[in-house]
Amino acid sequence: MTDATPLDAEQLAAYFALKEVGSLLEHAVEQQLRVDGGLSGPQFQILARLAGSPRGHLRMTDLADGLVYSRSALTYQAAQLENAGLITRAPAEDDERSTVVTLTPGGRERLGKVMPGHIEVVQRLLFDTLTRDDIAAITDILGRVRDRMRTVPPRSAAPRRSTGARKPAD
Amino acid sequence: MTDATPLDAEQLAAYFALKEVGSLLEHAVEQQLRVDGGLSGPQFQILARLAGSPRGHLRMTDLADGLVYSRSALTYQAAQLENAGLITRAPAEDDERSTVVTLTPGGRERLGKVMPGHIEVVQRLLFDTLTRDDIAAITDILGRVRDRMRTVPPRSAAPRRSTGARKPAD
DNA sequence: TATTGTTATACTCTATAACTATA
DNA sequence: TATAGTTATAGAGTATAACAATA
Repeated sequence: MTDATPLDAEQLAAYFALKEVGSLLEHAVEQQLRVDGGLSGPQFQILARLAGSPRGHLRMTDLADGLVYSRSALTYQAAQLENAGLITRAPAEDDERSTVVTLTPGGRERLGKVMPGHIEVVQRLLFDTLTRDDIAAITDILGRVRDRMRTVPPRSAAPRRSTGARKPAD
Repeated sequence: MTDATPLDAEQLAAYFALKEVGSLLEHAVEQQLRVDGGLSGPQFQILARLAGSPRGHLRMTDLADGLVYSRSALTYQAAQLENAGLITRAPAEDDERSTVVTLTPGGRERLGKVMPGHIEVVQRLLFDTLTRDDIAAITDILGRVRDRMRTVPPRSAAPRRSTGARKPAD
């Protein structure tokens, strides 16, 4: 049990680099979004996806796909955005169970207000350091990883219920 | 500030891939840590850094360096770990202001209990998809990005002791 | 019965600012 | 005065489970 082949030094380096860059970037971006437009990361993501959709509206389920959060978390964020007047929610016409989320003009405006700073941060933090080749490499490699992650079973198959001594966290 | 050159398609693809992989990986890892050992991501990070240090102890300041969180967040997590018996805290001998954090045997054990699963997840999610060349490329590219991120002044420009403040204020 | 979404609840985590104490 | 760390507070975000409504 204790002898799962450890990650070698190069894997570790790659893993840590990925983790750190992801964290720092996320942190910087979230701060910018909050300062420039009072948006959290998840909220920005929702608005951006709506703006990127053909008619500026998507169902909750569409929004949920590809998000890391739970349904209730999405509902919570949608409520925040609705209260702020940035989106509207209405039952779908073809399927009354569904909720159609629509970007309001105010939402679009907010997005426009925040995007320049967003782009600036990502430019400065990420792309100022990268050549075109770097970018291509990252896209290729991480794109593959992402596709794989979306496919791989979420680790219920791992037979790891060994010790049985569930330490009470006290 | 209204005319920031937008990111081109390739930059966007790279940015999204990075963001998504980072999120998915973090999410999967945190779930594993919680299930296998009742640890949160930050808690695991603290334990791991202590285990990786020469004598299994570091000052709070050492732990704070390189972390994205605030000092109070670190204090909170340290308190959690101390209550769980995984670390101890004691004033430093040479400088009574400092707190020395030490990994307990229990903490080391907990880490050992969690590591196999951790490694397994990272292996399966990340490295099963990557060639040695991929890994080298990621380490090189993201390593450079990370170094740069650590250097670049934060956007909201706190007064820095060094010269070269890029933008006085927003 | 299955799917879509919301709500109620409880919890974890975080940041800010005020505070203590040492240097 | 500056540094190391803690605490008090207050808020944001999340997951789980129960729930309602529609298919």
